[in-house]
Amino acid sequence: MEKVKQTVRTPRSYGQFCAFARALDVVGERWTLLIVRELLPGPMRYTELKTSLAGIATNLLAERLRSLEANGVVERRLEQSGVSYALTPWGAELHEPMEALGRWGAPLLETGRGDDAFQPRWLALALPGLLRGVTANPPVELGIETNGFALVLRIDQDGPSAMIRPDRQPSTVLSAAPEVVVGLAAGGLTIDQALASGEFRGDRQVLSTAFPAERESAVDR
Amino acid sequence: MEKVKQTVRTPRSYGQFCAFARALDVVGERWTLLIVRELLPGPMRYTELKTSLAGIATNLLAERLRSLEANGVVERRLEQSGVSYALTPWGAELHEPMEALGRWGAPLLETGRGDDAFQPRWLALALPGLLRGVTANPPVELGIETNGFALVLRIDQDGPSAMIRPDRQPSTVLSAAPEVVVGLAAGGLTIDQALASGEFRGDRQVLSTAFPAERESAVDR
DNA sequence: CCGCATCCTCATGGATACTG
DNA sequence: CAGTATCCATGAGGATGCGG
Repeated sequence: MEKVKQTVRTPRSYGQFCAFARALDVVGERWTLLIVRELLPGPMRYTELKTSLAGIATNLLAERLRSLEANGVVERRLEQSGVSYALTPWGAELHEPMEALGRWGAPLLETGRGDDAFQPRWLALALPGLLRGVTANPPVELGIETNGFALVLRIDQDGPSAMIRPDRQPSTVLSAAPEVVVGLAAGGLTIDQALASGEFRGDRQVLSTAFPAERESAVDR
Repeated sequence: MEKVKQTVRTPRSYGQFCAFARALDVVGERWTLLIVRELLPGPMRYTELKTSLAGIATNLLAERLRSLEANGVVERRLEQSGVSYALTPWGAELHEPMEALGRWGAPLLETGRGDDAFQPRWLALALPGLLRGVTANPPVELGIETNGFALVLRIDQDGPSAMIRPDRQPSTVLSAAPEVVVGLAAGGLTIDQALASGEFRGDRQVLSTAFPAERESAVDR
C-alpha cells in the first residue's frame, strides 16, 4: 500500500506573544541549532550532517530539516550531485545570536575536552566569537589547521571572520590540536605558552598581531 | 519511609567540545531560557514564575531551577519574605545572546498576537532588542504602560535599555496595547499611524526622538 | 551508497494531586 | 507558598529496512 506518512508534526509552541519565545518555537528544539551551526560555513549533504552530528538519530535529522525548511530557515537544494541543505538569508542571520551564546558558553570549555567529539568546522563559529572585539589594520589572515582540516581566520578593522575552503591559502598556517586552538582563542593560553609547548608552529609575529593580550575579556569567569 | 528523591537528573549532553554546544547543554532544554528571560529584569518568587510562564508544569519549573542553580546560572535566595530566584552575574550575561535571538525572531510577530499569552515583563528584553542601534543625546526616558504594568525605556548614547520599578516615573508615558507597543518597536507601525489609531496617548515630539524611522531595520524580511 | 521511513524502547515533558 | 510524587503522553535514541 502506498501510505506516505508526511509526518507534518506541529512542534509544541510556547504560545507567547514574544519574539524570543517565538524564535524558540522555531529553533528551540533539541539538535536544531546544532544543525544550523553545521550549515553556517556552507551547505552540507544529509550524510555529512549525520556523521558530523554524531549521536543524532536519522529520523530526527530528517524531521528537523523538514521543520527548518517549512519555517524558512533552511533551503533544500537538488543539485546534480544529490541533495544539499543550505541556510536561507534569514537562517544565516542566526549567526549573531549563536556566536553570542557561544561566547557565553566559553567558560564551559575550561573543563577540557575529555571524550567529547570535535569537528574543525565548529571553529568557524567559535573563533570569530571568542575573538570578538579584536581588530587589525592592515588585515591579518591566518590559516588554522586541526584534525586535517583547514580554515582561514581573517581579522580586519571590522573584526574577525572565518572562511572555509578559501580561494588561496595564507602564508602563515597554525597547526595544532583542537584544545590548543580553542584555548588560544579563549585566552586560556598565551601565545608564548603555546609556542613554548611546542604544540604548534607558526609565525610568532603575525600571531601576536592577531591575538593581542590586552583585549577585553568575555571569559574572565 | 524517608526516601528523599534527590532528582539530580543529569541532563542529556551533546558531548561536543564546542562552547556553543556546551552552552546548550546548560540552557538548551525546554523552558530553561524562558525562565532566564523572566529573571532578567529582576528576582522572582517561585509562584510568580509559575504564573508568568503559563503552561509550565510545576515539577518542570522546580527541576529547571535546580539545574540552573547547579550550573551557576541562577541563585536561590532565602529572604525574610520567602524564597526568591535571581540570576548570577554569569547568568545575567545571557542577556546579550537572548536579545540577539529575540531580534532574529521579530519577523515572527507579524502574524499578530492571536490567543498567545503576553506579559509586560517580556518587553524589558524585547524593546531594547528591537531598538538596538538607536541612540539619543541627550538621553530620553519614556514610560511604557501596558496591561496595567509600567516600565521605563531609556535611550542614551549607548543605546536603549529598560528598567522595571524605576525610582521616578518619566514625565511622558505611552499607554497602549501590547501589539501597538511591540509593533512600534519592530517598525511595523509608524508613530503617525499609532497616533492616528488613537490607541495610545503620548508626547509626539519625544516619541519621534525615541523612535526614529531611519534606523537600520532588522525586520525587513 | 544516499536519503530517508518504520518500528521499538526508554527518557523527558506535561497534567494533576498532594504535602510540609 | 514552594515545592514532591505520580501517572500518562510525547519525543529522543538506536536499529533496520528500502526505494532510487
